[in-house]
Amino acid sequence: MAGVNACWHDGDMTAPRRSDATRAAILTAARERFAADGFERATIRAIAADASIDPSLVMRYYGNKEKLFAAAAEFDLRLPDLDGVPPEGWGAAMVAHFLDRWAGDEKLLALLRSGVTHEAAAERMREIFAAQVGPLAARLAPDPASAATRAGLIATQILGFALCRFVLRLPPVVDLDRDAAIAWLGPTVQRYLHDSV
Amino acid sequence: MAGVNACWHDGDMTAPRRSDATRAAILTAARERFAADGFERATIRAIAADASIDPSLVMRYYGNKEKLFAAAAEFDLRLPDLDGVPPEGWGAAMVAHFLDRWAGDEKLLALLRSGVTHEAAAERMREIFAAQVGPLAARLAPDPASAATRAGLIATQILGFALCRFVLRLPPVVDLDRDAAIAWLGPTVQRYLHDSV
DNA sequence: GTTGTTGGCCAACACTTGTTGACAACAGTA
DNA sequence: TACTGTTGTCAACAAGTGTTGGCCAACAAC
Repeated sequence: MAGVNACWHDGDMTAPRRSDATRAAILTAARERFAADGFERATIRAIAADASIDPSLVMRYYGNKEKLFAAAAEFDLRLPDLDGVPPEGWGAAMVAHFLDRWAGDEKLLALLRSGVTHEAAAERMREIFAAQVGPLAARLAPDPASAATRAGLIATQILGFALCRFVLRLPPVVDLDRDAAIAWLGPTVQRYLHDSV
Repeated sequence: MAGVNACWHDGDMTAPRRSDATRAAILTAARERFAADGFERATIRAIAADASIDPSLVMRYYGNKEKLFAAAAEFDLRLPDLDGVPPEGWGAAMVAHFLDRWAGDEKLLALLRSGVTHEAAAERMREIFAAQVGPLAARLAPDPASAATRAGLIATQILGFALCRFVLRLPPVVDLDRDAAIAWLGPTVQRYLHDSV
């Protein structure tokens, strides 16, 4: 709370508001609810209750439920830089990265749970993979023409694993530890990314 | 519609009722709605409208929405008998079978769309894979101890593919034709089913 | 001080949901 | 004929939804 009137005389900084803490609390609660329940079952009232504020404040600060979701699901996969990794390690590195990313950020789970029944969430998911996994595949694939297909195939395995482990909770998939998951999925992603069909 | 009063003098047959056509129409409409919208967004009223009947009839014949879903999502994967297939063709045969199964029966899509937010649907999905994919893996896996894990891994790839192709509609995955899908996914399933880690 | 603005709560709106019960049309049977 | 059980229609309920507007206290600027 120190230096409340810090400089924001230019650039994309916006003025700090007294309600910033409330806004952040709403966003945090929204992410948790969307991740746990999906778009339709996550209610404004429940989100507001989690944030210990009135439901009408959610509307005032984010307009409507749709925009709240858009704000809560802003996301960067932070894909690793594989330039320093030998090609035979790409698959394992990708799987390891995604495992950590899924565990550490509820936004991905919120997107997955919501994307299945909510078109806007599905569209966001398409954008993320097109804009982030696509270019990575384009840089690393042996033939550029197949890059989009390779990115899509990687998505099928990564999202399928997340679906079975975090959403459907299939016991054998839940029980896999980190090393085993990398050992099993790594070669698959490796093949999709790098091998010829 | 011929032979309306066929024999049902024993066994598990139940007496034909004048409302059988209505019951069937409800079930068909329910499957379509659950597949298209998931459990919560598929409303009793919409299902009834599709079946051209009154919403209250749905309740009379199926009790409540939960039981309607259970009746609509009864499912058999009809896994192929791989005994006559050489081991190196198991992966491709499995992928081909699942592709046809997904395309030909809306129940699987209904289960997937609903299982993400509805616990009962997720539980049904776990049962199906435990009871049907599990035993198949147990018969074909090189070491019985790994059978459950192998079945789970196959589920991650198969369900992930269905998720990306039919639900999220990632363009590169939608664009894959049948042969290409088999060529890419076959070796993955093959490895999960048969290879040592 | 007295303004104007912001942050928050409360009560209500209009609508949709699953679900229920009453009632009329019909079938089969005695 | 009258009686009984089935099929279907209609209207309503109670609960929950996203969303809106009004009200008041706390703050900021003068």
